[in-house]
Amino acid sequence: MSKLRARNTEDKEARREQILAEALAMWEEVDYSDFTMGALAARLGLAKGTLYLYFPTKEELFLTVFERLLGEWFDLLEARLARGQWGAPKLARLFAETLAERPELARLFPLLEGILEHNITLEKARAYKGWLLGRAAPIAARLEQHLGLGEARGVRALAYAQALVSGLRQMSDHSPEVREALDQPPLSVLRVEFHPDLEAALAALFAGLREKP
Amino acid sequence: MSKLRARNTEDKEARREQILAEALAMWEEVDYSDFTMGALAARLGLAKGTLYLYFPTKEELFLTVFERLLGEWFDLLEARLARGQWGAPKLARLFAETLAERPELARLFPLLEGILEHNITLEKARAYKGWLLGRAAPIAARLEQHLGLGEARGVRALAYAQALVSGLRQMSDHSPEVREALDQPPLSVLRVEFHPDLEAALAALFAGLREKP
DNA sequence: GCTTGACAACTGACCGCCGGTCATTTATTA
DNA sequence: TAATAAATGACCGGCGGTCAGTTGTCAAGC
Repeated sequence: MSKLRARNTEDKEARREQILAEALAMWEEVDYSDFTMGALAARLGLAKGTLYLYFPTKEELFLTVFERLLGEWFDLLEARLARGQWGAPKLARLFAETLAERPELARLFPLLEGILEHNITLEKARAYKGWLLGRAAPIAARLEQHLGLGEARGVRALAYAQALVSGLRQMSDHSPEVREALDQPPLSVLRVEFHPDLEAALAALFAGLREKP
Repeated sequence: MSKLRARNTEDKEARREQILAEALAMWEEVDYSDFTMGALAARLGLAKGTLYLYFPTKEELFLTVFERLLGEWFDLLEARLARGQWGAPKLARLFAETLAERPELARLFPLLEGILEHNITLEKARAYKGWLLGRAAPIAARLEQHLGLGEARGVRALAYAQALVSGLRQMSDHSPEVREALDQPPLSVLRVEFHPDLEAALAALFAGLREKP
């Protein structure tokens, strides 16, 4: 039904998926400044107005793509955390490796920062945050378990899970083009490439979980 | 010479300072989406075109304001690091406290992220990064000294100093209005308010400096 | 001290383009 | 063929940025 007209609910859902897929592909190909709704519509062979039948704003479209990718990453983490035992150093490696398997996600993190600050409404920020906390909770529970924290520390573990998600934004610095053009390594120690410093920083953070109140 | 015409070099420099001061004041009062060059010009009683006689782009104006604030914070850090001895825990407290003394800086960090990603050219990114590394180097040297690292580890200490600067962006989540409207605490463990988790996270990071190669 | 001319600080109408809207068109089916 | 809703694209306000023209300023000439 690529060029056809969406007739029923299934068709509309398929078109929505088609838009999301093309948006992700486009984000990986062009700079954000070149990512316009008009250009996306052109790639899809649709009119710009059609996109707004499926997503109320550009930001909503972006957040939908982002939440899907992040959700898949959470699923991947949870699945691996459920098998076997993970000490602090291995946890650090796990986070780094699983993120390296999701380069598109890392690519979108800096964009999220800018979009949240520039265009989002309070209700949307609240909704996004609620979703994030809900998804992070199982990860936090696993951290409790693997790091040997008591249940009473659950709140603190959750706080650290939040911190991790937030910190992940740092793992990718800027767009690949910018990064390539810079002589020196990325600013952030937490970065996408599998680098010893990333493990060290994460391991230190995990180890910190076991310290003090 | 507020409303007068800039006649010589000193006048032009004064006008430039006037623009920078008003821009900073405006950034603290309005949302970024309401921060337009036209509105800034109106606040100054100037025409929009005049602003472009002093700053080639909006981003250049922002980066100038930002680099000044960040530079002052670096100066503050260096001055305090130069006096006495600082262990890892006290270093963490120092970073948190000095940043709390610069709330405008924390406010601008998330905006930086968005602007760097959206609008910057490669040359500008390179210049910004070069400036940042130059300013971070003395801090890194002090970290070496206080944490008892050998000179051979200098490169690694510099990397961590970079990581810290990058991580500082995380310390302020979103704009104050957004933050106030959210029921729950900020996402990031690294935040502006003086919170035990901030110290803990920084302390863990500093402690990590002394571990492993 | 006054006029004048030249220079440059300053202006604001204008441009292209963006995200977003909505009256109209058109494909589809009962 | 009539009814319905998906799709359209001309259109809007406002943005960052431009530039030919305007005007304040000062120094030179009388």
